Amino acid sequence: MSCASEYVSQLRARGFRMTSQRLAILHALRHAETHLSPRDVFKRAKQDLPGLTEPTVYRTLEFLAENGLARPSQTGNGHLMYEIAGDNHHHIVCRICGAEIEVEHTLLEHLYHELESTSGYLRIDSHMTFFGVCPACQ
Amino acid sequence: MSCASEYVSQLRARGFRMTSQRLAILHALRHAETHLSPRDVFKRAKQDLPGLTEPTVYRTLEFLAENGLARPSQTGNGHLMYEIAGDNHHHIVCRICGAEIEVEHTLLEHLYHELESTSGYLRIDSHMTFFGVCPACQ
DNA sequence: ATAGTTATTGCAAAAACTTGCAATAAGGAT
DNA sequence: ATCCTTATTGCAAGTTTTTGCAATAACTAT
Repeated sequence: MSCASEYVSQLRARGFRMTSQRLAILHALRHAETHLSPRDVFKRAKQDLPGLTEPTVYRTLEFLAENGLARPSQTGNGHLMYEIAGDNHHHIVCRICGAEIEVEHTLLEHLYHELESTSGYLRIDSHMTFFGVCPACQ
Repeated sequence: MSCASEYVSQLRARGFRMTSQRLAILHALRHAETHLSPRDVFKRAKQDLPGLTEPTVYRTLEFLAENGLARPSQTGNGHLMYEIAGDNHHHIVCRICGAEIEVEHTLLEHLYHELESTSGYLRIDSHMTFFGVCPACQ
């Protein structure tokens, strides 16, 4: 509850509205320790808000991502997962067991600058998920 | 046709079989200049092979990707697209107009090594799609 | 407080993707 | 050539994700 007001003002400032659905979904993301699938979000948020429907969850996650309140995260199977926006980091996922760790964004900053200068594209920035083999599985 | 034999032997060597479905799908990927969605692949390959079904396309694309004959490519909306495996490159897509260019893999090699040494994960390698704003849209 | 504007939701139906299992057919052995 | 084994496919049904539109409710202005 207490964390809600900052989200409210972020949306208001852009002419959007805060709704109970958005709050429930933000709450679900906020209290998850990892990223969640749309279905996970639906199940959790529905506990707070029984009337919630699935299309709303999909649309809201996309909306929150566009507005910087949630971070979409690519997974290997081509499905998006979401987590609450926070500090900028990326993931490495083990191809074999699925174990997952975070990577500081600073490690990628140099690459992004290089990409910008060689490609002419600007404002390159996205959440990346890399795949590898974790120490335990090696 | 002529390109088929090399694929056949790659599969045989691993105990897999070459089928008309796989050939049609490889053919569709090979003659596309860009990456294709599963549905695109289905539509194109079905012209060669009218009996082809959609589940087969999904399964085959995943299979080809696992075996290095096709390359899955993350897109912004969280859906996988596929292209024929060839030289190792990545993409930058314009957030605004969707224009897309390739990025040499060599640009990322340094990053991958750094990730491996700091994370302990090995064999990090995946096709990356970055998002930015292209020169025309800036 | 109340009314008006319009962003947002729910519903229902469609499209995209997945899964289990029986039938088929590719490739090796005879 | 023919048979056998089993990888692979098609079918049918399920689940997940998307879409259009009418109904709702959040915020603004009065």
